Amino acid sequence: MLQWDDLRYFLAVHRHGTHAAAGRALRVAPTTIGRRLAALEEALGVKLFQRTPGGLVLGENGQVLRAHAERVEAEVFASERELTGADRRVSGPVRLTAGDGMATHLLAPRLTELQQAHPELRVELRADNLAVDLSRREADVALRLFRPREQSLITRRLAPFTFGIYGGEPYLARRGRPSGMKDAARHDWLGPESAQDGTPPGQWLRRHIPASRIALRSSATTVLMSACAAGQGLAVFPELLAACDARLVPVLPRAALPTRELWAVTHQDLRHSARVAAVMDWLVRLFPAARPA
Amino acid sequence: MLQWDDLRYFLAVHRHGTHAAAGRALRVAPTTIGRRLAALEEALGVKLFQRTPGGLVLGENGQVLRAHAERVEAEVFASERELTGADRRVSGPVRLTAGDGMATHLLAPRLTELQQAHPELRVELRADNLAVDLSRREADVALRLFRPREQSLITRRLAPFTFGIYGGEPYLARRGRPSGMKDAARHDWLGPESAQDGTPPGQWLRRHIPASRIALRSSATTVLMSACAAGQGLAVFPELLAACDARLVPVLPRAALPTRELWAVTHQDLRHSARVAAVMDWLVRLFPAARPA
DNA sequence: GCATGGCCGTGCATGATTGCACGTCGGACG
DNA sequence: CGTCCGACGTGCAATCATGCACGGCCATGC
Repeated sequence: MLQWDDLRYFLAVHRHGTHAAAGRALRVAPTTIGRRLAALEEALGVKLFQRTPGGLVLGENGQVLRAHAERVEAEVFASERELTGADRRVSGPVRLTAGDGMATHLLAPRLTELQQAHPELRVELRADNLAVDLSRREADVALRLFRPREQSLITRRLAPFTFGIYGGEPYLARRGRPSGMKDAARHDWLGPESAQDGTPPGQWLRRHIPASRIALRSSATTVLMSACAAGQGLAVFPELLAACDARLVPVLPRAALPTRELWAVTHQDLRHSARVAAVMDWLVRLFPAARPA
Repeated sequence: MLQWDDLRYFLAVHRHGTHAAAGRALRVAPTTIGRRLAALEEALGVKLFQRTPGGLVLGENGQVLRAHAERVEAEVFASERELTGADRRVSGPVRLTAGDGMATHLLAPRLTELQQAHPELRVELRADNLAVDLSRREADVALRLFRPREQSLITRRLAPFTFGIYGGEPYLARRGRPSGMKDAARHDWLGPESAQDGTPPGQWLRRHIPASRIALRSSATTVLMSACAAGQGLAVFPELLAACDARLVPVLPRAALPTRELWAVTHQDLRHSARVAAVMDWLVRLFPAARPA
């Protein structure tokens, strides 16, 4: 039967790269790390790491186990916090996640307010456009463009969330402004990767702009904003984000773009956690248009 | 620092009631159980069990830890299955969850087909009206009346899901059939508990029937169906369920009841699990009206 | 090309954890 | 009311895991 503690050694090796470094982190001898890791690979019957110059790197099976082990770890930490009462103080780690554009332009600049109000709070801001799974403790708080229906999640409405079409001055000087939707289809566009077709910008582009006119695709909104500001093409951005870069000039103001709402989401298990409550409150204050939900 | 393996001992004690029984299950001496448990309580600084005649019973803190520990366990088991290849065979446990009405009348009677097709499959059918959380591995497959939006969940449409209003013969003989919505508000009704106000029957009742006319509330649809068939009042049931009890007579056929769809939901991590695929396929075949989604 | 530093793997002493035997306690049943 | 049975806790011995010291290996830097 698998030794659950071995997952801790496994995670430490993955994070620190070598037996020795993992041993230092866990305050055990490197030889112990090696032996436990061998036992784990033995028990599972698979090799987990590839030995490379510069350390141990996860193999395919290792990646699979890492996902599981990290959830195990998060669950254990959560139980410790809850049972030892650490949840009642605003201290310790909070994992906050949002799309990279929001994280970069809306959250990161104002994180200092939160840090100053709660010096012991340690925020981990994960900028990721793939929706992480709150239920699995992959994050504590998430920003979403829709309100999840799951009963196990609790939500707070932050702000209306609208989109606009933008271009950079160099581009507009070179190509002019599109006069209407017909003309827009002849312009150069920047858009998200196909995996993000479901997002509002992705849907709008797929519907109105031929794929051949999309000059650049990126999974990162920050990349698209930078490229757009530099004049590489037109793009659809949230107005809240576009407002953060003065080089982005709105065009086609009458285009019919979708409207969403911005929600802060957390898991109901974290309802009584002071850390999470502090972050949720900070988020609500961040957006003046917030209304209770 | 907490010993992750201690959670295994903790769960075993909870499930088997005594140190000795837990020790037998884990193939260790009872004294080891006692010592690890003491170490766990020491590390967390809380008492987990109450000693009662007949065994150890979880205290309040124990309940909290149990929820976490069970998720840890499910995660560990999932990693074992995935890495050892046990996922590629249709064997082992599958946890299926649905409302108690659906579980009792639709799933349970036809589980034998599934068991015969896959003798090594061990189905745990959890009848629970509180939506369990698939993402947290509280179940592998769930039946839902809406399609979750979470990207991490995969769904298959099973059938249209309609509701009707029903009464038992004894009741109708005594009180007559309601002639219309006005008259309906003077009848006796059976309904779900207030915690289930969000369900279609709950919403409809809250809207059309005064709370004072609701003679019986139960969280269990089976209870309501039984009471309704025995003539204790009128109630709103899914037509698929009502069809299973010939004593339920449809009334008020023209009432405007909500319409839903029935979905089978699982987590994308289980996409490649043969066990889960077998259950999903069985569910689809169970409902002739199923269409791919 | 050689020295150095860090890392991993192997043998041995140590320390911790486990298992066993025994004592005590509480409840059940005659 | 006494006895028996099962369960939990304590002392001791064995076992197992851990830590340490050493050697081989690789990479980097001089």
